[in-house]
Amino acid sequence: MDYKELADLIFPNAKEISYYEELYPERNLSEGAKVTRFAPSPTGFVHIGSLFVSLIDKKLAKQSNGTFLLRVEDTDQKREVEGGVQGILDALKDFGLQVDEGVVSEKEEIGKYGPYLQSKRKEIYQAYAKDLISKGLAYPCFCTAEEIEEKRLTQENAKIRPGYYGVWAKCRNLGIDNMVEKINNGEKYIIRLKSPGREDKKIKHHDLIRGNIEFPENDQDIVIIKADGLPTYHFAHAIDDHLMKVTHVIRGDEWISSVPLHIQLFQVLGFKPPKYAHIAPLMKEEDGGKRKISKRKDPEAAVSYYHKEGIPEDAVTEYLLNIANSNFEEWRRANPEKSTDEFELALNKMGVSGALFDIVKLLDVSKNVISKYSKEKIYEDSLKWAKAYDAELKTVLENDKDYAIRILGIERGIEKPRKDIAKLSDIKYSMEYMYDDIFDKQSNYEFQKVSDEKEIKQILEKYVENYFDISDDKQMWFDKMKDLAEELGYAREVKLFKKEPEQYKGHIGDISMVLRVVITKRQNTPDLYEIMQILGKEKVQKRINNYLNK
RNA sequence: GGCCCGUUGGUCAAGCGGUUAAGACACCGCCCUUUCACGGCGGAGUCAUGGGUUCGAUUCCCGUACGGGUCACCA
Repeated sequence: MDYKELADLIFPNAKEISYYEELYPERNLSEGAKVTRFAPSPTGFVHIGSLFVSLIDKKLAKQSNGTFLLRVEDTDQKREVEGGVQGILDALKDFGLQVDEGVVSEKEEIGKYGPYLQSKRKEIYQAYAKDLISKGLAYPCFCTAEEIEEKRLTQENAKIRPGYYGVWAKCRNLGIDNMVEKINNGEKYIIRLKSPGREDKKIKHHDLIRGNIEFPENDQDIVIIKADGLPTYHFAHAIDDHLMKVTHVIRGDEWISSVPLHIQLFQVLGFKPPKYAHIAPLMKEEDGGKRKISKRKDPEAAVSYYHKEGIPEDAVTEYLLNIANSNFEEWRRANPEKSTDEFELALNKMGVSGALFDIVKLLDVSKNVISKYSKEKIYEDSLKWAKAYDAELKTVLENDKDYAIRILGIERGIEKPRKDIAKLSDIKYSMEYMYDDIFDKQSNYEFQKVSDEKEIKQILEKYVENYFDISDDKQMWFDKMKDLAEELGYAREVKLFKKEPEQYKGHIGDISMVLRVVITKRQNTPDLYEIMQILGKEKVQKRINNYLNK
């Protein structure tokens, strides 16, 4: 018997590989166009690191007029979770990372290089595995899990490199007849690559991010087809990225040590290898040290966390871009209004060691992003967020849309907008005192410098009696505040007070603070004039009376 | 442990043979301001370590320490 017959015995129904080579022709793309792919496995929530990688995939494809595709790597049925694919789709959609090709919903896909669900590509992998077997480049292995484990222990005890290679690759030299016999006897087996590599030889690899790296060649006879007939990651990666004509493989740097294997696989299969870019992981600080953000321990590892917190997706995107290329910040300052789509991302500007994911900085980015929103946009976004996470806020926003928009519009849309909202979940706090039912329930007034009740009441009485007129424009209102201050023995300008503090009881700021606290029960609020305008005459009057009569 | 990779202020980082070692976040101070915020100005704070190479090393080489990744029929 020869290899050809062995291959036929193992995969009797597999097609010739020429069939697939013809089925998937070269892409007709312009010079320099990059084909990238996001290839997650649906094993749980989408990790912020995966999002980071796919953001880079998307940008690279887009800025080169290439193609960004989504391939789902569902070859491990044991780890697969329900709704995993939908979660991936939702994350991409939320972050505006539409794919040009690949899986687009739980049931549909678009593009000519599919299927894009690895579980549906079983016959393709098997065809290539069969081809390898028929050429003597792969072979069935009958070792049991226990045998392998035992081998590993032996190797460890003897302090030699563990693995299935060289003399340890027992089934490699079984002989075709023995293999056939075992198969005919119904013994279970998997398919291994017959690695042509030698550990004492080096392979050079040029990584788009990490530069030149040298590794020992791979000499492990790794598994390519598992007992369930599905391929391992490595084998699927080589076949899929070849057949889908992926030019640039962007992935987390936990893969970098597999590069020798992958390049070998491409060579054995007769494929041209893609270019690789290995991205450093996002880290988190813990006890003064750094560690990779962990799915299990860190809520912020899940992209859904940002959604829940109300941190806008575009803020997360900006922050991630900033980690990717630190010149992004400079670009943003020079182009405050441009879409991040216009930022040109460069792989060689990416850092090689893991960056700490800094929530404080993210929030700062988020403040800036939100400060540029129009009042209508922030209303819509807040409402959308509230519908999902805050029923009370939702009611408030919906009850009187115009009123809410006016509140959200305070000091917004101007050259130097307020930057006190970092996430949509801050909205409630920032507007609730504008609503009587909530205001009335709020706790006591906390004054600053002027806290004597008699004095406060006098200020209020004078204000209502001589100065309060809701139809005043801002300048008039302010001038009247100054007059009021003067009348009561306070300086009408802070400067005057600073010059001769002993001459006055205080200054205009102290008077304003009294009014602010009485009207809002807050010491920190945006522009008081605007607040009063939005509340209107009755409410302002009522709030003042509330205090006077309490 | 083997193999890869890395280490610039608290954090993200630019620089990569000669620089007062950029910038951003955070922090502190001052100014502006009716408060807060914004904005403006200023401050403190860094090249892991030991050896080389060199007229000169943050930048190049070697060692050490520390950190990360990886060594599955998981991706």
